[in-house]
Amino acid sequence: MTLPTGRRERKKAATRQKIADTALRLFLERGYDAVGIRDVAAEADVAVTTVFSHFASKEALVFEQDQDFEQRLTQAVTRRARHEPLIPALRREIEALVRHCTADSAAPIWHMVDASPALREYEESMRLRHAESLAMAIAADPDLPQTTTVCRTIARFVIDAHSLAREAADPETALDEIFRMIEAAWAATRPSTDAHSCSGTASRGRVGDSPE
Amino acid sequence: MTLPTGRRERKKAATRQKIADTALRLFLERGYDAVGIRDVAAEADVAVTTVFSHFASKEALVFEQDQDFEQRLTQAVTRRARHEPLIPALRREIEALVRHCTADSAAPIWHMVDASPALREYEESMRLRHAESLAMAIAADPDLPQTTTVCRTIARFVIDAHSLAREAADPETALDEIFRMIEAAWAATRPSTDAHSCSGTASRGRVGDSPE
DNA sequence: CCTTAAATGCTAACCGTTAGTGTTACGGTC
DNA sequence: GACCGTAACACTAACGGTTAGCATTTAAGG
Repeated sequence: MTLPTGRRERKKAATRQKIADTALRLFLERGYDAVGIRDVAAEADVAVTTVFSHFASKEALVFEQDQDFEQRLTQAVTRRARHEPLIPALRREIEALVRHCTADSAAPIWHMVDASPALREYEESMRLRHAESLAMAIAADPDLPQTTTVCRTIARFVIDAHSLAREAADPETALDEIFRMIEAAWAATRPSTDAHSCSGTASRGRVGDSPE
Repeated sequence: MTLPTGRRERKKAATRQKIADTALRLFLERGYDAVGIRDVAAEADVAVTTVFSHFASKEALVFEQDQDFEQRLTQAVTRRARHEPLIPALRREIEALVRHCTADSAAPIWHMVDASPALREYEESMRLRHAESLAMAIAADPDLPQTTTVCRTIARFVIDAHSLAREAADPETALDEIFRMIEAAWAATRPSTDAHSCSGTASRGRVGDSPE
């Protein structure tokens, strides 16, 4: 059992962090497109191949902590309180993540992302991965006997919520609107929970008690 | 105004088509990654720069007709019958497009797409563009006085429906499930029209006070 | 016919990314 | 402590998508 504080691992983590910090600094200073991988490597005093041994691509340098994101989402499902409804738990997590993205300190980064097509594209593929992970987590919950399609659909909707709320002028209000829709979509998948159940072609489901 | 059948435009269109056909043939014969742009250019008997004057990227060679896709979606909104409900109109169009994608003749292409991360990523960015166009079309409809967020959300959901149904084992059933959810989400945005209101487990609309 | 501009060709390069090949330094073992 | 396996890193060179710069053809219109 190697202790988690081996010198090797510390050095590796330090190198990775130095690369990420240097890259982000240069990107913000000169612009993402104006900084090459060779620049980052030189400034961080490592070889180009070392950069790519820590990060799969240039874009990955910007989204350094996306694994945290993914894990927080799945844990919002797996570690929620017993019998706690799914959607509110997800909403809490998305709300926290949106707040994190829209914080003032993160603003320059997202401005850079929005300005670069390559970064936007990369973010898109990340979102797809996150949606798949989330769908797996939902499908694995024994309290939620849903089809694969429903799990994947709800997962996509939730990820969409994050993306749309982040870009909205008023993220809080946007989350309200979007999650009202997601609640309704989720409710439409379980026509038999309580006896009310207006099933059939389910044109219009019930409208949730509007808080206004 | 020059007539749309000038010799120049015909030749240009022919060149474009020859490049696209050659590229798709080579991709299917040897695999997407095994064929370089220089191969495509040589086989189509054009210069590399000519390829890029017709197509923005290598991936765009595969999704040659995505503009048709986008146009069909927006027209499903703008050209639908007077007072026809939005969602069923969109569902019809998505259903047709999914059928088109899952046809036997298109199977090898989508197999290639699913096998290539670059193509998948490109398809993702396409979907985002399509969703934005669709959101614009929905927002422009005077019969649908919705907020920007609601329009963008519904647009994303519909695009998600296409993506998920295309990948599902049974696309027809998947579309049924997903559009039942989308109908409910859409209905939840208009609480005042006419409420049949079969309310089940009352979802809480008011979250957002305590983030922790 | 002659001018103009669009379409295409050719060359060379840029940049992200990877393969191949060593070299170093840490970790576990004797 | 000496030893060995291996993870981390360096270096070079190259590949492949993409673009700039400039030359050349060819259709369009006066």
